[in-house]
Amino acid sequence: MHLIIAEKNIVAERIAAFLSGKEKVQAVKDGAATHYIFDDTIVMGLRGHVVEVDFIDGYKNWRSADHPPRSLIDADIIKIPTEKKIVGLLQKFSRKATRVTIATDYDTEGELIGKEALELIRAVNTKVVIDRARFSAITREEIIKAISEATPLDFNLASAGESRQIIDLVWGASLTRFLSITAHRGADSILSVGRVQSPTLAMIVDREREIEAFVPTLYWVLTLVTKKDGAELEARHVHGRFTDSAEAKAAYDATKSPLIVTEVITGHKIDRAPAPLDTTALIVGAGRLGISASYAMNRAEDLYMRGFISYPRTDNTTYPKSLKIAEHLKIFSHGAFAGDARYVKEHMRDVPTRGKKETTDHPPIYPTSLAAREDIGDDVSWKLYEFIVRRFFATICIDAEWETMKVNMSASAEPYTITGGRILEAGWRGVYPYSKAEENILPVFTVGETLPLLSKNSEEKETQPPARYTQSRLIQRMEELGLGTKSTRHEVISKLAGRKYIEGNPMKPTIVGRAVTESLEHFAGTITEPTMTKTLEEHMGDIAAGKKPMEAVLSESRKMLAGIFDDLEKNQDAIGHGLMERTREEQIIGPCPVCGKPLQIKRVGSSQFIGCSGYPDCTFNAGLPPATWGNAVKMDEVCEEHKLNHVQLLRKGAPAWKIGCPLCSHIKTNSDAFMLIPGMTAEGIKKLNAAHIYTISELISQGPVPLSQIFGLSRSAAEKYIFDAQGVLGLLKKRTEMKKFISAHVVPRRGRGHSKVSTALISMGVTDIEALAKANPGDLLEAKLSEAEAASLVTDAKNMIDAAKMKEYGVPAITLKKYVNAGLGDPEKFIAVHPAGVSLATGVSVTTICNHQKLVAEKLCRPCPEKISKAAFEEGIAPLREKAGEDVLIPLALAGVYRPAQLAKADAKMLAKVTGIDVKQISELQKYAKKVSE
DNA sequence: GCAAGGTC
Repeated sequence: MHLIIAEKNIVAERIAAFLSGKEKVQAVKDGAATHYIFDDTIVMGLRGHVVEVDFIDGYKNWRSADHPPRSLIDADIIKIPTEKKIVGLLQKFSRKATRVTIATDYDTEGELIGKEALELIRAVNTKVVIDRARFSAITREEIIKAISEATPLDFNLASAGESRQIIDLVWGASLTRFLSITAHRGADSILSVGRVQSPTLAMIVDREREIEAFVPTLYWVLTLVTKKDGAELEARHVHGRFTDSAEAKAAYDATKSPLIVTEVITGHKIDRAPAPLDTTALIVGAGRLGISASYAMNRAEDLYMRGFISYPRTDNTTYPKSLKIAEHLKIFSHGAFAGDARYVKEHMRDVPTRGKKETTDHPPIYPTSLAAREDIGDDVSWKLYEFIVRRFFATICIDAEWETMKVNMSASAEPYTITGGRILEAGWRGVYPYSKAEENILPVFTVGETLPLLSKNSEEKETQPPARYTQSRLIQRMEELGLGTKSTRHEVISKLAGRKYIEGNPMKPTIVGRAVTESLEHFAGTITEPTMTKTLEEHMGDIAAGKKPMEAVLSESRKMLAGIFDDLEKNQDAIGHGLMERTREEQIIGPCPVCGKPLQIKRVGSSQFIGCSGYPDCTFNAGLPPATWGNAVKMDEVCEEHKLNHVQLLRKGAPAWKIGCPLCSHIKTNSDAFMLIPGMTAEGIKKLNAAHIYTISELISQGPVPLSQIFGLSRSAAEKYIFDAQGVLGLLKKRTEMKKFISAHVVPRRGRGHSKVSTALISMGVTDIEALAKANPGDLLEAKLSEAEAASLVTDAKNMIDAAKMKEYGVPAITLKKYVNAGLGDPEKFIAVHPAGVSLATGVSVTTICNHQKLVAEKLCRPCPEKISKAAFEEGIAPLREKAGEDVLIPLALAGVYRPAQLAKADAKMLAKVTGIDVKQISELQKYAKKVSE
């Protein structure tokens, strides 16, 4: 059997289709892995790397004394399967195979993935022939040729990849552990370090430093307005920016009539069509469409999987020869782009454009099939697809051509100029609206003609600091510097954001991000420089070419890292203090309104709040929504009034919740509560806030004397305030309880969250659970509840109130549960029934029940129900049990009938009515009871 | 709990 291994499932599927010819391919789906069978061949796809490098056992614990971060430098490394199912399948087929062909992507990483597969195969089959097929396009001809001309695996090339894996792991893991431990950070706040992420972060930090160090300077731009053929035109002074104000002033003053045309130059300009799309260009284009890098890649992956575009992870900007352009264009001759395709056909260039790079693994990104708007689904995917289609069109269209015009003139002696342009041939611009170039058609001027000088202007401007990086600009820069790959660049940005090293778009570093970069620059500069990647790539080239063994490169790298650790360990205390000091700043938001010491964002478990660093001497604090709504993070904006930084809550996948100034928000939330106190005014709240009383509980704990001073009131008036405030506090507690109750009992739906329901109920006057229990379900429909929901909500509320009352009266929780289960949770109902029945229904002894009924009756000021002894109950019920089941005995006993004699004497009709039991059945039972009682 | 690189 011939086993063929591809890097991914989709390639396996296509290889099978090409090789099978007319033979039918059987696709076998086995959970995570699919394989394809025809003749005596099996084609299976891997999932990229199916194994991962890691340290041998014993290095798991970061804080182990035996294995400190430094020891990772020389720790043994093993490969661990990460895709167990695929590895299992691969080894199962390998045992039976007579030939294995590795057909992974044609690049270094593909060779390494191939070697990983080879090692897995060799572990179970030492003899089978293993060869390697190399193809640069997934077409029938290429694939068939590559398989028939398969060569041995290139172990040197695979080793080059392996050295990268090991160096990245060793440097990344050891430095990450060192820094995190040194700064006392753990769990979700580790400080990560890596060959790609650290230089990328350093670029963002550098840019921020440039912005901070930037000193704006003034400059002046001179323009004048003239008129020709009825149209006003603006001309610029040819000097451009004047940096000297005196010079600008002199030129301005010298700008006078007559204004005479001195020169008219017309030219011709070629406006080249863009190159084919690679991943970076796709991300840049998506960025212009307002799509983030990660989301663009996510949608592109989806378009690829559905067959609309070619593989989206590529560095290639040259179409393969196998792509027949004219043929391919025909795909679009109908559908949404039919008109554009016709235009392209009429404006086609001989050979498509090509970019700087030509690689062997994948073609540039181009549309592989026609899709209609409704095939695609979401708007973003469609925008992206349209962009890819139009870019493809642009790359096969002729260049655009412009006629350029330049009119030089002289105002007295000052030289001015007007430039314009006219499209002679639109070419690719006719189908590619993403980079606009405006035409500016000028009237015809002649040399020597005099123009009117309508006005002149000297505009004062300021030089601007460099701009922060946008995602796409950063990805372009990373590509220029060789950082990361087409598949990973956008992920690096997400990683930096996830570590809270950077924030916002355009991106800026956080204090932590800056502190980490600065520590690394100081003590482990190598890892913050793109040069590390450059050097690594050179070494990888040497290994691939067989000029250097992998071991030599690894030991050199390890030696270098050990040198860095010498430095790091010597300065460990200083690094730790520095990092902790700096990262503490991230939490400080300004002065405490009470004592002036720094206020901090604090977190205990999932609850977070603003607290004073002077605690416990100063107890000022202001609550924030719990961390489930997002982590509280300091912002740059500062509140004018309180001099506190604004705060926002950040949660993955959700827009930021901007709290604003936490003190303003604290005051606002609590003023609603203050206003519930009778007689309270906005003026009164201001007085309270001025005395640093922000909440009702703070008011209550004031004591009447200080409060009377604050308000300028008598002591007794202040006492009344406190009393009323206590009432409001109780009310608010009940409100909170009800909100909790609602969120536990109402299923949230679109447009109807828990808080919406609660707010609606409160505005209807249903402010606590007790009110809810007494409410008429029909009245609750306004709160967006269905009839069934309203009814069950009221029942639940009533049950809860009942249970709370019974508990308060002294019924223990376990027994109470039994009463509730029997439907006797309502105190009124509980004392209205006979203990014998309760006992039968719940299994609780009659004595206990009598005690409980007495407790409840006393609290409700009702007469106590009949008390019976256990013996009397047992004696009475025993004979009846012979003849009747529980379904009959319980209702009878609840009505007080539990002895034969009693039953015999009772009025059958009445009893039937009270218990709901059939009269005939009662009469039957009575006959028996008579007999027994005689 | 760590990197970067594949792929879903």
